[in-house]
Order: sequence, then structure tokens, then C-alpha cells
Amino acid sequence: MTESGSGTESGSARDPEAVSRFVERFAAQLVEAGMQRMPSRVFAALLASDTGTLTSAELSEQLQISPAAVSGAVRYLAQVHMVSREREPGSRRERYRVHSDQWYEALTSREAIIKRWEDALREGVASLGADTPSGRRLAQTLAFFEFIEQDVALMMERWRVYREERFGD
Amino acid sequence: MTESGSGTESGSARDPEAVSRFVERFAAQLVEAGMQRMPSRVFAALLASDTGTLTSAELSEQLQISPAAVSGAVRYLAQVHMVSREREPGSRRERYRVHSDQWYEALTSREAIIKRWEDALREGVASLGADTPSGRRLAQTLAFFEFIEQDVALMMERWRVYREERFGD
DNA sequence: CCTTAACTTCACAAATTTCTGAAAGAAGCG
DNA sequence: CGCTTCTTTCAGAAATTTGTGAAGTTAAGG
Repeated sequence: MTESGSGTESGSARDPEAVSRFVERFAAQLVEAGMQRMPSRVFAALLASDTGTLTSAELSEQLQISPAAVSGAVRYLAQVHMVSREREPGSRRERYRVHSDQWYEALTSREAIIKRWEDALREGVASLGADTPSGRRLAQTLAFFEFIEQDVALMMERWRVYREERFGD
Repeated sequence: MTESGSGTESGSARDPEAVSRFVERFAAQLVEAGMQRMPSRVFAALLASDTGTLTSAELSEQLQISPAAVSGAVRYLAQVHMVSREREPGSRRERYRVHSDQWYEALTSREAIIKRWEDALREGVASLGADTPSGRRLAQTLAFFEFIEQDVALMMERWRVYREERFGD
């Protein structure tokens, strides 16, 4: 007598256990890749939600964490453009949303980070000397990042074309 | 005979302070991006070295850390293919090296990690149902990673061509 | 074989990070 | 205006991570 399928009352009830299993598993992989735990879990929960949006209270309940933890996680995720915040009109509630389009870049290209790597490398080349062996190594590393920076932008463009073709829009 | 080399004060003598400044600055940016501190510092030191190789003792001294810390950092870096280890023939010394070619991919594409993301997403699609809104969102995310996985390989190929053109070889 | 140099592993102290409850801060609604 | 509902900030307890000294392991060189 499991509760499976119960609560068909309002909308299509999803199996909360299956959702939770996915959320925790995917979040664990994000953590492995260096993301903090709470942001990872919040993000995964949004990804697995029906509408791609959840309120603070829903997140708090679903993930069994305090409102404070939700607040901190969302602040981080918004900062790196992986979610955006929306005010529900006529309510103090806020909704958080994954924009299927935006977050890919945040997660993969990390433009801002690469920019700072480039800055550090430029300084290094200048101070060690462009004509020294180590200076040359740094210069080549810098060239690599400048190259992929350009190329990643083109790649994202190709993805959009491909997606439109395959998924319509 | 130790090759202190500090005699040449003009021109290409390496200024240890300038080196250290670069090492700490670049390492800090790697830390910001999620890498641990010691691996970051060791990696930056190798990048900034003249030959692209350093021994354990040299790293220990230059970075002011214990041999144990070097050992741990190198183990990690080797695991993710950012440095390789070489035995100095006829000595118990080991040299660690950055391969200007290999480490780019390790740092940027993170194949293994993306593979595990894909696995988690596939499971999610299966268990939530490919015909549900959330299932569709996960499927599209999965498609994105499969797409860039392919594309990144091509990008690295283009980089090699470009580099050869620009830097000779 | 035995010595010794070089690297690795391990247990633990210290530093850092993470998450919470409590209180304060906004903003709609009567 | 205050009441009420939701979110954010903050101090601190708990958990985790980090780097070290010391002991252990491996292998060169006599």
C-alpha cells in the first residue's frame, strides 16, 4: 500500500521519490564538479520541476532545508546566472526559474573566470618576459584561452541551430 | 655543482619574486574556479618554471610546503592528467612536468565529469518519463551535453591547427 | 645485504565552510 | 497605519577540509 499515485486531486501528481532520487543524484555530480551542496540541490530541484519554477517554500519543503539555506543557495545561483528570480504579482512570494537557455553557458564556458585567468597570464608574461622559456609557455596558454573563448561563442550558436532543428522551439 | 644561475643580474635572470607573484596570483584564480589550493599552486609553479618540470624538493622549497603536501597535490594533478611524472634515470628523484598539450583538455572539457552528468540525466529521463515536462527538460539538457562533447573534440583539433600556424611547433 | 635518499601514507590539530534558528527587514492587504 | 506573510541577515554550533610531522615504503649505490 504505498502512496504511489495518490493525490491525483490537483494536476498530474509525480512520484516524489523518483524526483528526489534524481535531484540528489544529479546534485551529487555537480558537487563532485566543484559546486557547493545547497546550490547544487536547489538547481537540480528546479531542473526536475514541472514548470521549471519553484517558490522558496516549495524548495524548503522538498529539500528539507531551512529558508535561510534556500536564500543563500539562490543568491549564489542568481549571481552566476543559473537561475533568475521572479516576483509573483500580488504576493510576497518569489519564484525561482531555470532558463533552459541561459544556464548552459554559465555552467560550461565560465566566461568571467576565464577572463581572470587571462588577466593573470598577461601579467605573468609581462613580468617574466615574453622572450623567456616560461614567458613563452604562459603566452601560449593565454593564446589558448583567447582561442577557445571565441570558439565557444560559435559553438553555442551551433547548438541553438541544432536544437531548433531537433526540438523545434 | 649547483646551477644557482643567480650571477647574471641583467636581462634574462629570473626574479624569484616575480615568479612567486605570478604563481600565487594564477593559483588564486584556479582556486576561485574550484580547484584545491595545493594542486593549484603546484600547477602554477610548474607553468612558470623554465623547463616546465620541477622536482618534489624544488616545489617543496619554492612554495614553502611539506613534502607530504607536494605528494598529495601531485597525486591529484596526475589523476586529472594535468601533469605527468618522470623518473630521473639513475636517481630516486622524480620530476613533474606540464605537458603544454595535455592539460588544456583536462582543465576545460572535463570529459569524465560530463559523462557522469549525462548518466544521471539519462536515469532522470527514464524515471520521470520522457513525455513529462520535466522529463523533456532533462532530455534537452542531456542533448546539450552530448552536443558539446562532440563539438569540443573538434574545437581542440582546430586549436592544434591554429597553434601550429601561429607558434610553429 | 645494508645504508640512505626520496617519496608516500596516516593520524591529528587547525582552519574553513556549511547550515541553522532567531531576529530583523520588506511589502501586500485590510 | 498596523497586521501578516515571506525573505534575508547574522552569530554560532557542527561538520568537513587542509596541511603537517612522523613513521613507513621503495629503490639506488656501495
